Amino acid sequence: MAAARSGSQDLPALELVPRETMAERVYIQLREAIMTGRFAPGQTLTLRGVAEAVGSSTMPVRGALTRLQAEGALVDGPGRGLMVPPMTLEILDELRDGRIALEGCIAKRAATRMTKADLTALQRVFDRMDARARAGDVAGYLRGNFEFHQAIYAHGCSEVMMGTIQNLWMRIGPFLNLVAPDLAHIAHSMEAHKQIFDALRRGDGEAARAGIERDLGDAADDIKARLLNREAANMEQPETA
Amino acid sequence: MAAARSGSQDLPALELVPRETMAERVYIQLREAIMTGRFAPGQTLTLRGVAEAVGSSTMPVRGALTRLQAEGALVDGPGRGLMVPPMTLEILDELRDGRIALEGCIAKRAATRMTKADLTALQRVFDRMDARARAGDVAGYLRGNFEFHQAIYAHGCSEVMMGTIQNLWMRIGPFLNLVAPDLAHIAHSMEAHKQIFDALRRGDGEAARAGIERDLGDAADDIKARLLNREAANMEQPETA
DNA sequence: ATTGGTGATTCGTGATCACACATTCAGATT
DNA sequence: AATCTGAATGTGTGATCACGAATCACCAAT
Repeated sequence: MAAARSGSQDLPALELVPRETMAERVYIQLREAIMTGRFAPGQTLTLRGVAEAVGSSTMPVRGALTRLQAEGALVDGPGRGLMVPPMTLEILDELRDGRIALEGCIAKRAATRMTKADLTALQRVFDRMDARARAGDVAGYLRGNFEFHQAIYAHGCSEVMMGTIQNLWMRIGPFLNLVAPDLAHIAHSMEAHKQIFDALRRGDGEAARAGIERDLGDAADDIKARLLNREAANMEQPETA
Repeated sequence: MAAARSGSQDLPALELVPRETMAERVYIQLREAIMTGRFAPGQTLTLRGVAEAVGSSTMPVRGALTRLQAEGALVDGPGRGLMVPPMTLEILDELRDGRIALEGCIAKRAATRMTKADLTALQRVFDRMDARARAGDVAGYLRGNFEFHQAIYAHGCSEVMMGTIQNLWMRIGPFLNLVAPDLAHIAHSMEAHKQIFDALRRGDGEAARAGIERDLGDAADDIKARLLNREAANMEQPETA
């Protein structure tokens, strides 16, 4: 046993086996579903319901749900159970301003810290996202978008602020199924991404911050327009099957 | 039962009785302790240990600890159990920049939204904090400082971003026992608070943001200086009882 | 004296159970 | 016809137990 820790016994290179707990697996699965907008806003989750769905007892689910609630990804529902937060214009506005402030700040920091190697790595992420966008692969574009921003912020901060940023990303999850199928927005968005990438290559922090502001601002505008359209549609035929 | 919900029965104004769960009480107590720096950074907490300390089974403690871990107030410790995050200069720097960006943004928003009534209410909070600062009441000043910032942000955002801000406040908790006893810093800090308050009264958002930047920046500088002093002291006599 | 193995102890994880409470709907009462 | 009452159902909360894993203390052997 001690041999595994000493390391002076020149063993062949072994990977360390992941020690995932069951509650963690449930959490990751739920988190993924929320972040990609696979839950309907307002949908409620029950302990026993989720437990049956994932095939475990209620115990790991309890841990996963309290964690998601603590992160604000789930809120108290009507009566019993937890609820995927409903979408409101007010929250969207707040998320927009907060994310621009925070992520803009981090991107600015990253601009002065990225090495040439970091930039070529980022180039690959950018190219992959660009290819998917041109091919009309919406889901792939969303994944690439996530990776692109993530790769930038990783150089502007460490775990603490990264956790905060990821938390905000999780909170726009419920809005995300509104923007997903929009190809026009995606093409538009790639321009902002190019602006960000060029700024980082020049080491121009302020331009990078401005690019982030443009990117997140455009996305929020797009979501807001679709939300308003939906509300207008609901006004016309308020009750329908 | 239905009567309580209908509300059309003109009952006398009754407060709704808080439905606190046991896990929530444990959480609140631990959170309070962390935010005010009553735990030593690096200290580890065990399920059974906390359960015995608060006089409950391990069950509510489990919920409270996973929640605190989700919020980043506790991290995985060495071996078993959770740990109060240790203090590092890197984290302090990140927290500083992130808080300035986020809280500055929210204060700017608040400047254009506060009514005269809001401002007179804020005046009272300010005066109370000022009185405590002059009297040398350190603990009272810290409470007042918290209330002052909180009162401002309440007008610049709602729950979502407020939760994020409170989360960042909780994360500087472990650093806080370093700044607490410093009277010189407190007097210095009140100047920044006055600058913030005046800016809000003029509706000058940019000046309010600058005031926040000054306030948080000064506090971070102060903590950093003390951290460096401590490290230097530990260098001289690394092992001692 | 240092290393390596062994046992006891402690801890987190997850399962199962008991309990309190909220919601719903059916039937009785006014 | 409207309202109250009651049981049935489903839910979160908390206690207790079982199991596996990790840490520590102790002892033996080199």
